[in-house]
Amino acid sequence: MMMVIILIVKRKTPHMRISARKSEEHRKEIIASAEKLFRAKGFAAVSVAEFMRAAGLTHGGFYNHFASKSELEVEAIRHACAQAVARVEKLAHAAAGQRHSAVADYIESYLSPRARDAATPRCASLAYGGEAPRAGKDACAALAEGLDAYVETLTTALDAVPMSDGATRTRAIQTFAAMVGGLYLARAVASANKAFSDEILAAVRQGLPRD
Amino acid sequence: MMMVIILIVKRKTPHMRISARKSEEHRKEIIASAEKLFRAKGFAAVSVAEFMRAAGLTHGGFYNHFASKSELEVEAIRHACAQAVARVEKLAHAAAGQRHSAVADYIESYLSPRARDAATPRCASLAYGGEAPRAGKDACAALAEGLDAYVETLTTALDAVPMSDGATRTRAIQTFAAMVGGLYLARAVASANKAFSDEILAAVRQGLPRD
DNA sequence: TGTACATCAGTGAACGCGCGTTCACTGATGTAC
DNA sequence: TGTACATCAGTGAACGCGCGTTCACTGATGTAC
Repeated sequence: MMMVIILIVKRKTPHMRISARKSEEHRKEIIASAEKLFRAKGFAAVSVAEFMRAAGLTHGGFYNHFASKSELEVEAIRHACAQAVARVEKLAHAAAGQRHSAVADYIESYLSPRARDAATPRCASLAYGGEAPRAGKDACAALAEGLDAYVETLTTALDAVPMSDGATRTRAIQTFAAMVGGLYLARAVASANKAFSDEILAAVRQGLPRD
Repeated sequence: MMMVIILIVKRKTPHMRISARKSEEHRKEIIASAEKLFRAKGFAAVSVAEFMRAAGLTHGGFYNHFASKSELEVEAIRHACAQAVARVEKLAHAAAGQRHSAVADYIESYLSPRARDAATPRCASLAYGGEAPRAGKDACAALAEGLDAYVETLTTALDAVPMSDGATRTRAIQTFAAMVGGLYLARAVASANKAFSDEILAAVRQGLPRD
């Protein structure tokens, strides 16, 4: 018996110069793809080849956009922080009548089993808080700036809640620290002891503004 | 002019079988040395050669004690958790009259600038919470067990505080989540914005039992 | 508007490096008699 | 208690592997005229 093996080699689009517009799109795609992977697995566990593949490119071209992987890491932190601030900004600008439940919903959703089970955490501070110090000064600076803007926005949002009287920046920090700590611990034990993880989420939720 | 270079080659102690007692000491030394390095830099950033050197040995002998680096990682988590539980146990067993200030001191110290500035964080949950999920199931199980024991002990300690009426396990979880989240965020921004980092520590301290 | 050519984003092979792990070797320890 | 020998913890060279980064090459784009 005879076996015939046919190999169909998929060829990449042939080499060619790309338009400036397309190139800029690629840069943004690299940041977005890498950022999501970094958030899920950490900087060290995502290779240049992996996030370039995710962006639909090959690894060699990376250095046309960034000087190094660690430069992209800083950019990724900035990108993630900007998204987080934008999310909370919506709460702060919500219609006055709906404000308080919007913030409470945000907190509830942050500490939900669904958020806990997500392979990729949404929160930039949670994802990069442990990574930034090891990634260098620029990464820390980017995170510090992002977190400060976030806290400022959250303060505004909390101040708008009629119920929580005198919600100051201090109160926003306390609230966010509890959220981050709660989700961090709940995620750490989730795969081994889901009941305990649920208990942590519920306990922290209970201690925060809920209406 | 003539230069004479003399190389003095420092020789390791010659190859020889080691006594069973000595070997067991080496095993413990490996765990202790590696754990401290892991806690400071994370699993991935510490090589087998590095922690074996810290333990006063060479890298090849590591596999006489452990099947793999990741097996040691699990052992390290167990070791760190046991130390943390022992620390809180002291608070729970403190003389009745001194209990409440002992717990408050513990929290204050946990959220102090000194703890924030330490290159190696003391808290096992803080150090390994982000690492365990990426290190595998066994690592998560070890951390989950350790954290559960820790929370249980902290509950006892908090219950003994006359001031905080009805301090339950839920209260202990809320307190610890705030501590972890606060220190995590404060450490993340410390190098870039110390004032902000101090503000975070102070805010979280203010929200927790203080006397 | 048309033509000639320099530019430069993307490709994928190749580089050097550090890692986790393996292995042949050593010789005091621990054991069998 | 003394003797003969197998065991096995420690050593350090070596292995294969994946990583970040470099580089020669391509050819459409963008520009100078």
